Amino acid sequence: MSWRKDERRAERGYHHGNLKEALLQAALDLIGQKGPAGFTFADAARMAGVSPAAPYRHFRDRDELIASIAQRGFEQFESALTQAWDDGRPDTVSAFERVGKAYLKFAREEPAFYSAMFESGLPVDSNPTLMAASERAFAIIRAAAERLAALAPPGQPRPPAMMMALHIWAMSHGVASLFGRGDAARRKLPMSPEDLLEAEVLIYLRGLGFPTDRKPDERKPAEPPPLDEKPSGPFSGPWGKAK
Amino acid sequence: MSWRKDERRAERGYHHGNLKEALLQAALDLIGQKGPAGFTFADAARMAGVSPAAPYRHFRDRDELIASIAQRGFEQFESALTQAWDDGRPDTVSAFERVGKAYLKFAREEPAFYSAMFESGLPVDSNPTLMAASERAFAIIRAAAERLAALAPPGQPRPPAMMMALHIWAMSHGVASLFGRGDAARRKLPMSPEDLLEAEVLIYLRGLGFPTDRKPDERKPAEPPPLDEKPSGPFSGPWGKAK
DNA sequence: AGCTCATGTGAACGATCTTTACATGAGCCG
DNA sequence: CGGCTCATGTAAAGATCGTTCACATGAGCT
Repeated sequence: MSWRKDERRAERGYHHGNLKEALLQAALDLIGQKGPAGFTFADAARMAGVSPAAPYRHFRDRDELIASIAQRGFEQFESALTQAWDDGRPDTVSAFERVGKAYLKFAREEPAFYSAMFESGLPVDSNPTLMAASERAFAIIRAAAERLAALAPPGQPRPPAMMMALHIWAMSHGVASLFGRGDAARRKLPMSPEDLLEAEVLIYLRGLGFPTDRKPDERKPAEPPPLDEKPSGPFSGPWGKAK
Repeated sequence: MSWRKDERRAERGYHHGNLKEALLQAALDLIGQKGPAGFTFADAARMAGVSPAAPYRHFRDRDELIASIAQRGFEQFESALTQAWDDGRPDTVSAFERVGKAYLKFAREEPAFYSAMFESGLPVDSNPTLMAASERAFAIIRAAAERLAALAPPGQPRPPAMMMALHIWAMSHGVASLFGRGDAARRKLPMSPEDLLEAEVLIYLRGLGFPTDRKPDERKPAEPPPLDEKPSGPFSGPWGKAK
């Protein structure tokens, strides 16, 4: 197998041409496999077919590579949340729930990004660019909360949108961190993380006075009601899916 | 400074006498300073004044040391939650809120334990002992949720206690992880993590039908109402403390 | 007193991170 | 086309770390 490196070099010549990108991709793969702690700079270099010193032409040190990945992660995260929110279409509440699901989906499908963003142990506030990217992602949640707060029923003091956003973020992050990834930190659950978070958000919104006791067919008009689910009363509440 | 090691050895002789404990303590200090990733086995040995090979008499490898710390962390965590819960005295709801505060307090005051428990990246389910300790800690939250669920107002389907417990855990963990530690992962907040979590839990409980619009003096009878807090209406809601 | 075994030492190996001096060649300028 | 320059990659080396192995020590038991 030792011909690999030479062959690669023969293929590409002395200069790689796109090393920075290749390193980021390699690091992403490695973090996905072994977590941000298990990832090594030398491995990424090997995977890209260059010498262990080459990466230092593109990243000051190992931490800067991880920070770059976190940065890119926040950008994709923002994009995913934006798409899920879809500016509140077709209605604010269901769009809001889509955002929660998108949060979990991102944590599950991009565990490498997620752990680089939240579990790599690097100080968020040390890197202003990183901090800004993180805040842009949170701004989506905040904007959604803003729209939701505006819909709050009258007759009660209107909840501060910032607080709502922080609450939703904490719920999503808590569920994702504790139960969200398939393999790591697995704990037995009576329901899926998605359903768990959806119930939590619905209960929370009801606590703010939002009417949330919709029937399933009001939420997904095209979907026939499942036959194996017998309702437990006049309405089955947000936790209707619990085991 | 190189006399230190020799002097220590002269003081203690060939055998340390309490190395395992000394290593755990040293590791705890180091993790507290530099996070679970920055901590090195050799450093812990140095700090205990022994050779780099000595720790292997007490821990199979570096991961086992971290797992031991996580284990001990879950035990202290369980103890802290048990004490906060105090079997639901004086009343279930206020005891429940004390548990949430204890969660945050633990995360803030024992960041080394907390990160070893939740952010060290070691698979929870690989170590049955660790898993069991984790579940004993969660059992406190579950027991509290059980008692709370029993108090749920009639006229509605009773919420599953397990689900409530998971929700509360996720909220606490989310707030603690995102905003709970003084230095790491700091983000600007309009209110303290404690108040943020308390409001979140109260809104959630209200969503389950619990009456939570108590006035401050019903909660802490001995405490006079603060003068700088002007109520915003007939009752100021769970987010009365928000900026 | 002597044996035994848990505990600690020293030396060594391979891997990693990082720096330093040197090599290569792509792009530009005349 | 020829040569210059600088970004990019390499090789070698030092420091540190995780880990293992053979060996040393001495505490506790018989």
